[in-house]
Parts: sequence; structure tokens; C-alpha cells
Amino acid sequence: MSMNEKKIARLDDVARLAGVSTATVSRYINAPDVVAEATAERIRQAIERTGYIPNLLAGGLASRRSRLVALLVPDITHSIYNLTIEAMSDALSDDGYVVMLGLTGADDARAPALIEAALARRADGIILTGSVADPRLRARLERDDATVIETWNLPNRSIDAAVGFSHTEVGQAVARFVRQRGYRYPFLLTADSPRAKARRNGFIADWIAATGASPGDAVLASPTRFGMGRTAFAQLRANTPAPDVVICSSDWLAHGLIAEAQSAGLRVPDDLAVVGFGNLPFAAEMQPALTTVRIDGARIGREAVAILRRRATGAARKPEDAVRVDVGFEIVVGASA
Amino acid sequence: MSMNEKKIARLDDVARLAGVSTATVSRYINAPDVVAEATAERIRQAIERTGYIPNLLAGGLASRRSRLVALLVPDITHSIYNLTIEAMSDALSDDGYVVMLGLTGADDARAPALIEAALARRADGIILTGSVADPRLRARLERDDATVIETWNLPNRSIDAAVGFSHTEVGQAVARFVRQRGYRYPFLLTADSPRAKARRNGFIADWIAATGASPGDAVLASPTRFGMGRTAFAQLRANTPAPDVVICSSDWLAHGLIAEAQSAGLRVPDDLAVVGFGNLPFAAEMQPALTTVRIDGARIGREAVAILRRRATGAARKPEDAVRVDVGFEIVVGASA
DNA sequence: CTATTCTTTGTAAGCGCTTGCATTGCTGTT
DNA sequence: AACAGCAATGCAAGCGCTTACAAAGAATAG
Repeated sequence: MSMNEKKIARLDDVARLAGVSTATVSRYINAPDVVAEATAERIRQAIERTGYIPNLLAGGLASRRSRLVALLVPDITHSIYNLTIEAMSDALSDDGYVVMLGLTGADDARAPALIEAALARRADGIILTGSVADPRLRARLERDDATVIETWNLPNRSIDAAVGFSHTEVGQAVARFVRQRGYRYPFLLTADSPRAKARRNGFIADWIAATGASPGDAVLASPTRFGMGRTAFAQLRANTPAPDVVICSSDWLAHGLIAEAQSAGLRVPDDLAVVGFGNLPFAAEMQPALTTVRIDGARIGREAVAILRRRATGAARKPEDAVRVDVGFEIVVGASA
Repeated sequence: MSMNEKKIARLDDVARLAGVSTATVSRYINAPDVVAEATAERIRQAIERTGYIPNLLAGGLASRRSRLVALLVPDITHSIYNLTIEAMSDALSDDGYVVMLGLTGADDARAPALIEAALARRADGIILTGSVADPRLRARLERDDATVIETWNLPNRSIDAAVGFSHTEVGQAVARFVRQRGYRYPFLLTADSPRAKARRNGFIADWIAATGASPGDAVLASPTRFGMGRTAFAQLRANTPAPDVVICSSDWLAHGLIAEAQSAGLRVPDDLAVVGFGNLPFAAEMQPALTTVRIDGARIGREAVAILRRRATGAARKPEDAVRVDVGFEIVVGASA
């Protein structure tokens, strides 16, 4: 235990010990190649000896790069975004970046405050799920030179970059799939969120165009849970015509619905088919395996980080380098529909 | 659109516009009560007009308070900690704090790098799930004057503060419960994590002390998932004596196990009883409702934030104000055991 | 009416880094 | 031998805030 264990080492402590200027130590840390190997070695030892940890508040202030990425999601307990968060967090920490997690709440109520917090910390990137409705906020984000990435969505007019897919197309594709499988009476169980509704609308439009008939339709509070699938079952049974396939806006809903249907003695998919959304880890493990829509959430995370990384090296944001990545989707054909 | 829309406002822009010094504006922002109301009003307008957002990197550097709290958890996709994260995030953002989320990985492989990142950003608080094994890291954390809170656990010798409960006691309590219900042949399905194992050991010790018999026992990779419960079922059936109750280290495991048991025609709990752990949202919604152990994860989050808040106002950390909060646990008696 | 205390504001010295520019030796050219 | 070019380092001016200390009035006390 050295005499001054309380004093925490600064850059110039290291510099003094290594017999160089603070500039050189700073360079060693941020761009090791530019310092001579012999010097580098002395600095390395000085860092080791002092237990130096850079102060990134100071560094960020001076360099105008915070190495902080704000990640705003509605919630994490039932969320389909978790894989995106994990992928992003993994990819970022390899680069010395750090994730500031903001939970905006189902109705995005906290979003303005969190965006302000991100701007105040001069986040290098702000990653949103979905878009920003409030025009004032949009304007502020557009003015700021942080990289703003909207994910899980492809807005018509994006603020900056976007990584996602078309929810409308998902709805249409599911409608086509369901028809092709020969189902005649679909019923939609949809969460009360903009993206779930876009999928629903896609489905309905396609279905009506192709068959002339309107699918059954119910909207549930967001986020949807296992138990909500259970309770929705009764409602479905009361519907005329009796549905032969239920399209759920989340795998959770599908899971609960199937559990309830099975314990009521129905066979899935023969008596009632079910389609989910999200391809959550348990989907493939269900009995029967769930037919659902897979989004490569991890890829969304990785693409977003790739954009950030590209920007980090380049100059300030220019209107022309707006990026838009469509990660698409895939219908995972299980045994439930 | 003013002529200099690109220039982002600083404290002295606001000060000039309001006709006061930067010190006064700073005070208005950090302690509104000390400035006279008339002045405050002028500052308010100046902030509004300039669209000023404080630079918290600069602020943090000067004040030595980052208003950043690092939160380190193994993962978020299957995790029981998510409620803690949400509660913490909510409580913190009310105070203008921000959460830095670090995913350490199931084996805590990333923990050292993340702790270093937190220290580098001069986090005001570092919240860990479980403890830190590496002694060098421990030492560094002890030396630092960030508040370090270990959660979901009550280590013998904690680094600083701890908010959690005794996993051993949970195991013992479950053992007592199971005996009291009349079960004779328990089987333990345990994730390969220190905390799950502590529960297991508690159970086994208590069971042997009371009955002289050793429970059946299997360890599964962490994190445990729905499908792992399903596949474990076969293993259980092969065990002699045939278990009459299975104690799972997570609700996921229990969920999968019950689904498989039911589809094999067993009645739960009559043919096979099941106990979970975690009281995840779906536990109460299962059929039969899951008997499980409830930990008030949200309370863990709130207590941790309360400690942080108390520290924020007080002086530097002193050995004597180590805090230890036992949030306890509760066996939720459902219908599965 | 003077002395004392409070309230409100200003002055200015940092906080611990980064980085443009200048400097110092070298190596290689002509 | 003189000089251009380059690699490695140092100097010092910030980055945008906070806060100890001082100052100036206003309020209260004696």
C-alpha cells in the first residue's frame, strides 16, 4: 500500500514517471503507432505502476468525442429489442464505446428527457427504436451533429440514418403466407403500438384486396404478455366466423394463446393455427414449434454500430450521406400454422 | 432559422443574453433557489431562446460528478434482472442521472473492461449483479470513491454497499416448503451460476439434515431457457427414485418442464410438481399458476438508487457507512406445487 | 445611524485531457 | 556539404463548465 493510495493518477503523473510530456502519453493512448516503441514501453510501465485510468470526461471535452452511444428503447422486460441491445452493446464495447440505456416507456413518454440527456452528454450516436413524433425534438436532433439512427423501422423521411424493415410488407407477406396455406378466416391480435399496427394494416389491405373479406381484428394494450394471449382465446371463440388462424403481433401472445387453446383441448394447427412475430428464443422450442416472423435483431444492432463507426472516422454529418439499411424479414415456418 | 443555426449555444451565450455572469447561469441550472426570481426569469428566457443544452462532460469534469451510473448485468434476454434495471432506470432518470448499461456475459468475461470503462467515465455509482471475483478489480473498486453496490446477493465481505438476499436461505426455505407439502423425492435443476448453486446447496443441506436423503440433482448451462426445461424432462423420468417435485433455478426452466410434462400426459402437480424461481411475468399466467420464489427486483433497484442518492449528498465514502439491505424473498404458492 | 448579517452576483482559477503548431534530430538527396 | 523530408516529441492554448472567494447592496440589530 503506497503512501498516497487515495490520490488517483492523472495523465501528467504518468508523463512524469515516463519522462515524457503529457502530449506523448495522450498520443500513446489514442494512437499508439505514432509514438516510438522505446517510449511506448516506458509509458506502458508508468501506466501500470500508477494504475492510471484516463478521465474520459476530460478527454471527451477536449476531443469533442464522448465515446458514448445512447440507446433508447420502450422497455426491456417483454421486448423484442433485447437482442439488438445485446448485439449493439457487444459491438460497441469492442470499440471502447459505452451504451447509455434509456427506457422511454411504452408511450415514449420519457423520450424527450432522454434525448436531451443524450445531447447533454454529447453522445456520439443516438439510436432510437422507431421514430420521433415531436417536431421540436426532430429539429433538435437534425441540427445536432450526433449520428442519429432510427431502428426497427424505415421511416419515409428519416432524421439521419435508419436500419430496419417495412412493417407493412411483413403484414402483406404474412397475409400471403396464410392464404397460401389455405386458411380462410384469419383473426388479428395486435398490440397498440405504431409498428404492430403497420403490420396489421399491411395484412388487412392485402387480404381485402385478395379476398374481398375483412379479417377479424382486436387491439390489445402494449406491451403484450403471455397471459394476454390466454385471455384473448375466449374472445376468439366468440367471434363469427370462427377463426381458423390467428396472427399475433408478438410471440408472447402466440405462446399464451396456444397454451390456452391446447388446454381447452384444441389441436394446433388443425383446429386453430397461430402465427407469432419476433422469433423469440422460446418460439422454436414450443410444441408445436411456432410459425413466426424472424427479424435479425442482432444484425440491426451490428449495422447500426457499423454506421456509427463509419461516421466516427469521417467528417461531420452531411445531408447526402443519409443511410438506410433494409434488413428484411423472414417467415419462419414452424408447425403452428 | 437564425443565421447561425449550426453554432451550438454555450453557457456564456446564455449569460450574455440574460445579462449576467456565467456563474449565475450555472447556479440557476444546478441550484435554482439561490438566484433571485427576476434573474431566474431572464435566464429562463435566454435558455429558451438559445436552445441551450448544458455540456455535461464539461460540467462533470469541473464538478467531479458525472451523474452517470454504471449498471452491470450478465445479459438481458433471459434475465431476471430486467425488472431491477427498469426500476433503477426510472428512479435514476427522475434525478437527472443516466444509466450506462454493461453486459458482462454469462461468465462475467467483460466485467473487467466494463468496470474500467465506468471508472474512466467517473461514474458516480457502479451497480453490479453479484460480486467481483478478481482481487485486483476488487482492490481498484475499493480504492475508487464511486459508490459500488452489489445486488441480488449479500456477500460476506462486500466492497461497499449491497442490496440483495441470501440465496442459501432461499434454498432452505424451498426445501422446508417442499417437505411440508408432503413431497418425498425432490429433483434439482440448477443453472451453472454461483447464485443458483448457492440456492441448490442451501436446499440440499437442509434436505439432508431433515431427511437423511440426497435429492436428485442436475446442472444446466446458464442462462437457462424454456427449451432446456423441455429437454430436461426426459432426464427426470429416467431418474430413480422417480421425482415427485422438481425445483428449477428459473421460471423459464419450470415453464418448459411443465409444458413438456403436460404434453406427455402428466398432470401438474399431481403426477409431478414444479417449483420455479424469479416470479417472471408469465409465472402467474401459467396453467397451473407456477409456484415460485418472488424477489422484489424493482425494490432492489429502488434501494440501490436510494443509497446512491444518500451518498450524493454526503461526503466521500467512509468504511463505516457500508450499507447492507436484505430485501428478502417470498415463496409464491401457485398451483404447480 | 452604524455595525453586522444575509442575499445575490461577479471574478477567475481550475477540472484533466487533446491537438495545432513548432522544434529537434535524423536519413537520404543532389 | 547543404538541404529537404520525415519521424518523434514538446509547448501551450483551449474544451465548457463549477465553485471558492470576494464584493456589493439590502436587511436587521443594537
